[in-house]
Amino acid sequence: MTAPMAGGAPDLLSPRAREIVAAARELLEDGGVEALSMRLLAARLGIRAPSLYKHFPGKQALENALVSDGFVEMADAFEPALAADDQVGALAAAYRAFAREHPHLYRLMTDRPLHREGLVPGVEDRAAAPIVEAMDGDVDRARAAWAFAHGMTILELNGRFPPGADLDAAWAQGLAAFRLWA
Amino acid sequence: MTAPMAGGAPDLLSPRAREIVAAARELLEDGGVEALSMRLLAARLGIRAPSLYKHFPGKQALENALVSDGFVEMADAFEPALAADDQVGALAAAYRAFAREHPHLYRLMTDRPLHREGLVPGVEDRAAAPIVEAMDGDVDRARAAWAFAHGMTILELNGRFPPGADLDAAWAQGLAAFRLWA
DNA sequence: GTCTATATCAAGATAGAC
DNA sequence: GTCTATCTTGATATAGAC
Repeated sequence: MTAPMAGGAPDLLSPRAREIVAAARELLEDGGVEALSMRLLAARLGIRAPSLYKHFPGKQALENALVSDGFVEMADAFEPALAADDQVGALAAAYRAFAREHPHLYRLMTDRPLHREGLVPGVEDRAAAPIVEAMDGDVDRARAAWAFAHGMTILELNGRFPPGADLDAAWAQGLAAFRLWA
Repeated sequence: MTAPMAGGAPDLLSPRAREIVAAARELLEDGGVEALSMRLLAARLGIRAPSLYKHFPGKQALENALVSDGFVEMADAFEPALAADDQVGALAAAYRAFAREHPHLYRLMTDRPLHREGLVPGVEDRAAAPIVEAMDGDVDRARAAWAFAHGMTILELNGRFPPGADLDAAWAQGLAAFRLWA
C-alpha cells in the first residue's frame, strides 16, 4: 500500500485512528464493501467493536477517511500522466490501473453518493483536476471522458460485459474519440 | 407503468405472482433498492412476509423478475430509436429518459452483478441489440458507447457531478464523438 | 394462500465500569 | 483505550397449522 498522505499534508487523525483506518483499508481490499463492518474491523484489530467509537464517531467517519485517502492516492497516480506525450492515453492507463489494483476501494469511492462534508477538503478536486487538464480545461469534455472511463470500469467490475468481450478494444474505441477532440 | 410483457411472450408467472411483482415494482420505484425487503413488500400487499415464499423461492427470484421486466421495457423503449434519422441521438435520448423515469429500477438492473441464470432468456440481449445496431454492428464501439451512457447516468444518479454541472453539454460532447465514428 | 411462531444472523450504536 | 452488557432494528427464511 502506498503512503496515504503522499502530498505531505499534516494528518488530521491520531496515530491510533490511523492504525484503525489502515486495518479498515485491508478489510475493504480483502473482502469488499460488505465486509467493512465495525465488528469485523474490531476483530481484525484484536479489540471489540465498541472500542472503535472512542476513535471515530461512527462508521461514516471511517468511510470518509478511507475515501479521502483514496482520492489522494488517485491524484498521485493521475498527475504524472500529464507529463506523457499522449496525455489521454496515459491518464486512461492510470485510471484502469488504479481501479484494477483497488477494485473495492474504487467502488467505495465512486459507485455511491459522496458525503462531501466529511471528506478532507480539496481531495476530490485534486483527483479530478488532471482529467480536466488532459481535456484542455474543457469541463464538459472532461465529464464525458470521466463518464466513459467510469462506465467501462464499473461495468467490468460488475461483470456486465459478456465473458469473451475485448475490453481493450472497447477502451481503444473510446480513447480514439477523445483524441479526435484534442 | 407500461405493460411488462409488451413483446407478447407468455407470462411465466402465476397471476398472484404477477401481483406481487407489481407491488415490488411500486416499492422499488418509491423507495429504492434498500426499501425492497420481503417485509415491506408483504406489508404493501397486506399480508405477512412468509406468505411470499409460497410464490417465490426467495428474494433473488423476485429481483430477477423485476430485472427481466425492466429489460423488456428497456428494449421496447430503445427499438423505436433505430427508426430515427439520428439513431445515436435518439437512442441516447431514450436511454436518458428510461433512467430518469425509473432511476431505482435502472440501478437494480445495471449497477450490480446480474444473476443471468434466473432471468427470462434473451431479455438482456434484446435490450443491448439496438445499441449494437446503432453502432453499425461494431460491438467494441457499442460497448464504449454503453459505458459512456451508463457512466453519465449512474454518476448523475449518485450525485457525483458538481451542483452546477451542465450535463446536457457533457452528453452532447460524448454523442458528438460517437457520431464522428459513424 | 395466508397465518403464527420462530430460527438465525448481522448490523450500528450507547452506557458505564475499569 | 478497551471492556462487558445491552439496545434497537432489520434482514431472509423455515415449519407447520388453518
